[in-house]
Amino acid sequence: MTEGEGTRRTPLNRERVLRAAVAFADGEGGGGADALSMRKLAQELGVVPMALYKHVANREELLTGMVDTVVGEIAPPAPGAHWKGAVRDRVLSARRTLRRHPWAPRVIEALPAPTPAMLDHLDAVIGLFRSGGLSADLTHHAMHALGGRLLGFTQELFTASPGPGPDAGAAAQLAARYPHIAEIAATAAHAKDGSAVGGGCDDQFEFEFALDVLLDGIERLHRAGWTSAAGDRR
Amino acid sequence: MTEGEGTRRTPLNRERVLRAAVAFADGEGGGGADALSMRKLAQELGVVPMALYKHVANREELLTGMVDTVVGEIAPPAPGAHWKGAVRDRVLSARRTLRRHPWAPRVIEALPAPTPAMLDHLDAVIGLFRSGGLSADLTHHAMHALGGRLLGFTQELFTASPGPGPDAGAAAQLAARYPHIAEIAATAAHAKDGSAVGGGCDDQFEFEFALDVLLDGIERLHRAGWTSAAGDRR
DNA sequence: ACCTGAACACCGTTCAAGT
DNA sequence: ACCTGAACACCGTTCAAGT
Repeated sequence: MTEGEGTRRTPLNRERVLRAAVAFADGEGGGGADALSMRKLAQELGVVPMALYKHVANREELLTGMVDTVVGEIAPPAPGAHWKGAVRDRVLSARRTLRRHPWAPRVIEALPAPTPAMLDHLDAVIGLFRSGGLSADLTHHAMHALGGRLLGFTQELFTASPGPGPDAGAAAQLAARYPHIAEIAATAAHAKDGSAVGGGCDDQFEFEFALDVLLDGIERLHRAGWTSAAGDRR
Repeated sequence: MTEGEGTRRTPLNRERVLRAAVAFADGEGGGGADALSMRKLAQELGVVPMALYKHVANREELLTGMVDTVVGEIAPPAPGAHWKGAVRDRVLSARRTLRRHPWAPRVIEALPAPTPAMLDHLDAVIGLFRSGGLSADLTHHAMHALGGRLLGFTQELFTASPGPGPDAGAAAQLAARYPHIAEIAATAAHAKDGSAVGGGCDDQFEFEFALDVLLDGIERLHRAGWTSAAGDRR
């Protein structure tokens, strides 16, 4: 039990905590975020558990920060392609990034709200649809249908929670930072009043929309005699 | 601390444990399965925690049993409709069932392997596609594209785990009980050898298949001037 | 033979005591 | 003022002791 490692390397930034947490979840025999405890992370950093609470409020905030770090690594979109190809590229780029952190989808799905980096990414994808000429209405449903695939995995992004939602001031700030999200949220396609992000949608409609797009697409492929051997991928 | 409740009502079947666990996860202020601990469940049943271990090996087996109970509630398919409508009905029926147990999707997604009731359901859906004339190949990809939607939510059903897989004897048993699953698993559409369930798929191909079906469908709707107001749902 | 209380090795987080 | 050890209220599971 020597002190080792020199006394006080870096005074333990928030960023260093998050990077260590991501590295721990990445490694560690596939245990992922479940295997990550405040105590083990503290030990990894050579500090007492309580020291972590100076940089993250609690375990939930640690996980949120880890997700934001990982999602922030997603490469920016290639400029100026057709909207469909551009969305496709961005989704596959997100997938490449998240594949390096296999624990992330499960953590993301359990988040109470999207992180800023997630909102940046979603706003950018919405922008691609809109500049391709799709209506805000159709774009909204397309985002729901793609769901977690937007970040490269197949899950809900976040289940519609009946939480309090942002107040008017916070909503205005969000709208300024994420204009495309604000636009489709404001779309009155669904009867209820749309709060700034996520809330107020007709879950059942979104579910059936995506289901029917998939079933119709599969039917079309069937009628066309599609087979995977035919390199017909794209 | 009186004994209350009469001494030894029912000697605590496995089924009674599972039903109590499902009821606990259903209620309890939205805590879901995370709020369910062996100790709390034991208290709910008026027994000492150790008593539960007579009926379930551990917490993981408890969760598996809970999922099997819930998925077993899914209504059987309506007979003799067109394959697309039949699949649609069965998926929406599954959704109605799982909506009553909002904790279930997260637990299902975390399962190491599908439960028997899940395999029954998946086998039945595959049967609907096949009797509609779709090839085993296309059906296989369709099942991946629908993913968790087959059970009424939007998630991966289970991430491809490189586990040991069933031995030859167990595989034969599975093939006898789930003939449709065995058939599409045996399909050599993907190069690797297909183990009885789930294993051996080309994740990237399946991801891109579903992504392209969705993007192509959205593009088609866009070109057709689709709008959600137009009651164009189905 | 059966059941179970106490114990073990954890966990996130609090809080008062020590420097 | 800052840091941290001990403590609190949990957890899943084991195991030996009691009937």
